[in-house]
Order: sequence, then structure tokens, then C-alpha cells
Amino acid sequence: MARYQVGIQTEARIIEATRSLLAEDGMEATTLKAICDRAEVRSGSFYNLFDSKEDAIIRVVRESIEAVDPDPHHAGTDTVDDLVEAYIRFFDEEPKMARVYVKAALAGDSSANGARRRFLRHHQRRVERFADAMQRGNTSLTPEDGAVQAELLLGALDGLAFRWALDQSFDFPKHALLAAERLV
Amino acid sequence: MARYQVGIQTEARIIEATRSLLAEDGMEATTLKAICDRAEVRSGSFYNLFDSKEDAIIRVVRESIEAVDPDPHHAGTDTVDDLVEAYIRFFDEEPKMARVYVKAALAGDSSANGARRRFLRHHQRRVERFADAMQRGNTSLTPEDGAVQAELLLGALDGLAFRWALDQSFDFPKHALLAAERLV
DNA sequence: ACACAATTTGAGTATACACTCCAAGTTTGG
DNA sequence: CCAAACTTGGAGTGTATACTCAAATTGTGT
Repeated sequence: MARYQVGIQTEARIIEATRSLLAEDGMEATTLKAICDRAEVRSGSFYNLFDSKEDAIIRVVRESIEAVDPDPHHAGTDTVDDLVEAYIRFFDEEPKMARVYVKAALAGDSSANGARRRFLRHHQRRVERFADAMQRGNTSLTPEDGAVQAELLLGALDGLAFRWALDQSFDFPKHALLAAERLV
Repeated sequence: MARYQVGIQTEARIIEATRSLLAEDGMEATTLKAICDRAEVRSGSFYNLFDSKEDAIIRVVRESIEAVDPDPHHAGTDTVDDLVEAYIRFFDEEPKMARVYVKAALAGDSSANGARRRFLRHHQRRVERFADAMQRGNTSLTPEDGAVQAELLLGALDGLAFRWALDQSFDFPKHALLAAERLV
């Protein structure tokens, strides 16, 4: 039998509760109890719809990233500048979420590598998009060099973002643009 | 009155227990109980000598980093290449510790920013050393540009290290050297 | 209105954790 | 040898966590 409307709505309420908690108060405040209280749901309902707390968090973070995607339909027309700008925008518009993104990638013990694997896949897709955009902008670039260059640029952006997560007075956009200039 | 010998030895045993736990099994395995068991000490003794678990971890990580410092006496003779090489060496020789380093910087909730502040201070000292080395290698570099360039390089190294923490098959040394070439 | 699947409930489980307290013991300098 | 300072044992505190389960209820297609 198909899903019930009420279940779909509950799921949406839980996602929204998780999203707002992460955005307002960060990872530490986003406990199962807090999510359930805000969504007006009991924990049993939560686990009827989600595999784990991590599951809900990952979905929320992914949605946040997609919301600032310059090319959500993957038409393959975005430039490196577009992609860098989107990256900067994510940190600018959703700072709390960005910190969650960085933390979640490292969270969980070494055995429970579910979250890490997902983040790695996401990173690899991003590397491909950067590499594609780089090759569109420079047709003499080999695919291998494009991939390496994309890893370098994304690495630099991630590192500067990490720096900013440590100290929010750090001028992330300025340094990110400089890094992009030098690494493309 | 001065400290007692027995206390100094206990402290050393706790540090060593913390170090080996972090290096062998990572952050998650390094609970207070595990530290005390391995150091053959009860928790009361631990808290007589350390303010918190975090305190012990930070001391261990700092010692690890200093162990691969190319210029431990700060004579101001190290080159950028030396510093980059030392950074790479740290990740190569102490991979588990390196992951701890990255995680600890983001750990703790937003109120308990003790660890973050310490890591930030350490980062700033490192930026200064990189900037100094850069100016030694290029006398026409202004102090401001040196600082920006140092932030860029360290950001890139941190980001690539983060990438490696996510997936240890990533060739960190290769990318780190490439980044250093382009950003100096 | 019926059957059956989807959903909800909420008390309950397990359990892990960092940290405290203070009496009893030990080391040290004088 | 003494007293003050330091160190230790270890049971105990407090609190928080994610997650489970079986029974009750509700939604849906026919």
C-alpha cells in the first residue's frame, strides 16, 4: 500500500524541525528529544520514518547545499566561478549549517563510517563538477590534470572554510576568491 | 611547596596512556575510563592532575606536533619547504593523531570554546612562521601579503588533510606539494 | 463498512559518560 | 620527626543519550 498523507506530513515536520535546530543552534543542540519536541512527535514515530538521527541530519544538510546550487539540474553549463561562488554563498548564508557539514564529515567512530561514506560520495561528485567546469574553460586540460586541479581547489576551499569555522572573524570570501584565482 | 616526584610520574603515565590510545584507536576510544585503566590510576588522581579530559588530549596533540617540528627552537631559519614537509610528515607518521587534531578543533559545543581557542592560537603561530619563511624567501613580499599567502597555503594544507581524513587512499603528500608550488 | 497496512504512542532499555568528593595515605622541607 | 602540602582510591553522582517494542489508533482503497 502507498504511503499515507499524514506520514508524509510528519516526515516533513521532522525535517523542518531538524533543519531549524541545526541552523539556529548547531549540532550539539540537535538531540533526538529536541527534534521530536519541535516536530510534536514521539520518538517511535521518528524511527518509523528515519533509520537514525544521522539519517535526518544528512538529508537536511544535503537539501541545504542543493538550495544554493548554481546548476541544480546538472545541465553542465556552470563555470568554475559559479561553483566557487556557490560554495562561498553556502558559508555566507548558512553558517551554522556549514559548520554542521564540516563536523558531520568527521563525526561517528571509525566503525560506523556510514556518514563518512556519504560525504565522500558527495565530495567526489563535486570534484567531478569542478573538473568538468575547468575543462570547459580550458580545453587543453587533460581529464587527469583536471581532477587533480579540482581536488586542489576544493581542498583549499574546505581548508579555508575550516579556518572560518574556527574563527568567524576570518574573511572567508576574500581568501576563497584568491585561492580560486591561483589554483585554476 | 614543590611538586612531588610521584605525582610527576603519574602525570607522565597518564599522558602516555592518552597518547597511545589516541594513536592506536582514535578519539572515540579515548574515554576517561580507558585512559585511567591504561595508566593504572583512578579518576580522582586524574582530576588532581588535569582539569579535564580535553586538557590531556590537547597536551598530547601539541607534543605530537612539536615532535615533527623542523625548527623546534624557533631559530627562524626554516624555509617554506621545510614547514610544508613537516606538515606532511605529521600526517604521514601520525595519521590517527592527525585525525584527532582535526576533530578536536571542531569538538565541544559553542559555549565550551576552550579547545577551539587553543587551536586557533596554535594556527596563528603557524601562520606567522609560514609568513616569516615566505618573506625570507622573497624579500619584496609585504607583511600583509605574506600573512594572506600563509593563510592560503595553510588553508589548502588543512583542507587536503581533511580530505585525507575522510578517505585515507587520497594521496595527500602529492596534492600538498602541488598546492605549495602554486601558492607560494 | 471492512480489511489491512501505515502510523502513532510513550513508557522502557541500556548504557555510557565526564566529573566530584573526601577520607586516608604519602612525600617533602625544615 | 613533624606538619603541611600533595596525592590517591574508588564508590558515587548526575545526566544525557539514541533507540526499541508491542499495543492502540488511524488512513485508505474497495
